[in-house]
Amino acid sequence: MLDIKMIRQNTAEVKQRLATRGVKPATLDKLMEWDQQRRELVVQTESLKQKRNEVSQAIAAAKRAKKDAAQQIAAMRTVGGQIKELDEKLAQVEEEVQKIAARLPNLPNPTIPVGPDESANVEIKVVGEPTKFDFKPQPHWTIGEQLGILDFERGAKVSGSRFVYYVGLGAKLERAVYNFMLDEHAKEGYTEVIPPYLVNGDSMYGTGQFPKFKEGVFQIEDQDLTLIPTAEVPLTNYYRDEIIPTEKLPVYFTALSPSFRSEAGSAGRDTRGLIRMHQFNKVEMVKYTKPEDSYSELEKMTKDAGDILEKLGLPYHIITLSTGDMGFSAAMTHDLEVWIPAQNTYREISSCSNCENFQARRAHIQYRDENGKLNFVHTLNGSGLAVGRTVAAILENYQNEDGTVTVPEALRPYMGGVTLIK
RNA sequence: GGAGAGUUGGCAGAGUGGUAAUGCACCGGACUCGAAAUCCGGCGAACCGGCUUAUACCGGCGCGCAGGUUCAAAUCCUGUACUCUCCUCCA
Repeated sequence: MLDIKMIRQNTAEVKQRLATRGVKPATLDKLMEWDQQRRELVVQTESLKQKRNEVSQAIAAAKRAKKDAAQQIAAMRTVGGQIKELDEKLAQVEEEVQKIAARLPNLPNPTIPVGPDESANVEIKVVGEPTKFDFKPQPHWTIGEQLGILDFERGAKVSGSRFVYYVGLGAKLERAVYNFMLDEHAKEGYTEVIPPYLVNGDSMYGTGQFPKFKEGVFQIEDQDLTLIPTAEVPLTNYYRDEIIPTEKLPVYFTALSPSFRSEAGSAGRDTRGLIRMHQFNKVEMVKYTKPEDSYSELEKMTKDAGDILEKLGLPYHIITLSTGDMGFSAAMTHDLEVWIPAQNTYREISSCSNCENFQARRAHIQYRDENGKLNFVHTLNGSGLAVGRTVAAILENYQNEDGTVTVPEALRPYMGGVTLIK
């Protein structure tokens, strides 16, 4: 949520910066009109309320003195009606303000590339080289099915498309991958958490998924519960409506959780394999920081994600997302993309974002600064990493000509000494 | 699933229709070489609006949340969330 007072004072600048994210300038004009109306109504209703309070005092005093107050009571009856009317109007106007304000994305950091979509993203780092093969590399679903470690057919039978069973060493590999990730993050100071996988609407609002992106998630019918699309939601809402003791900052959390996404609108894309599932495991990192530290913490978080890929020996690159490609709550995002040989391209495997105080405003997460004044924290989140895609990348980059897959060195301790999946 | 109790300022805790006691904590002052104790005074969250460069100041709101009754609601009514206890059930 953007600060409405800030928008009021810098309307032109906000208009221009949000335009780079696809917000029409007219939307801001509309917002300011409603805001103006709202403030006028507030003044009206509050002055009537002040009057009511004063007269009520007088009535109370009169009653105590056993005097007649019938006249004042009668006069207040109309005032009461007026207040009710104005308050109803005000509630409507406030709803209009909210309707627009809650759907405005975060202001992009001024240093990031401006552009309409992913074509404007900028590569900032390349690590490793695309894996070379002296045979034609197979896609991971073929490898997985032939080895009997991934079963998409039964996933589809039991649940539907975009669901999968991991079997035998496949399940073991998945578990090895996320245990490895969690252990590595713990070394960097992240506190491991097992969060709820169902959250309420306030939490979804707090991190920015609601109200705009309800189509993207699975909700429980007739209940205020949503299957988390990412552990970012429960991890960032952990401190919702709280004041974090300053000495605790920065707070580092990491969690493994399944992520549930309806993938509405992505029909036909990545229909095979592990890349786009309705349910996938992800190790998430979340940080709460003081405002002045959030960008250095973003760099560290991005490095923590990259270190996992390096230790697994997977080639990747890092890009900075342009204004048009960034997620709703982010001010700056670095994506890590891993090399997928069968597709001859890099695919997203992590996304690390600084949301500045956008989520903290929505979720009311504060701390006290040096002067003891309340201030919003900055929140960051990043994948560290998407587990399913990591498994896909391992199967493809570590495949051998005979269809077997070599287990990356770093995972062997987690695989009970298995060095080859055959 | 059934029954009951509870939800008030950072914490504790009064308040059953007249506009939120009190204690601890906190802030300022006095006393003191200094501190503790004591005494005096202040403050009780956020949030919104007015006036402001900003403070200050004024006002609104505010007793889990949302409605209702009333001139007036922490207090009465309805709904709802959460917590605790007991019963039932259960990994």
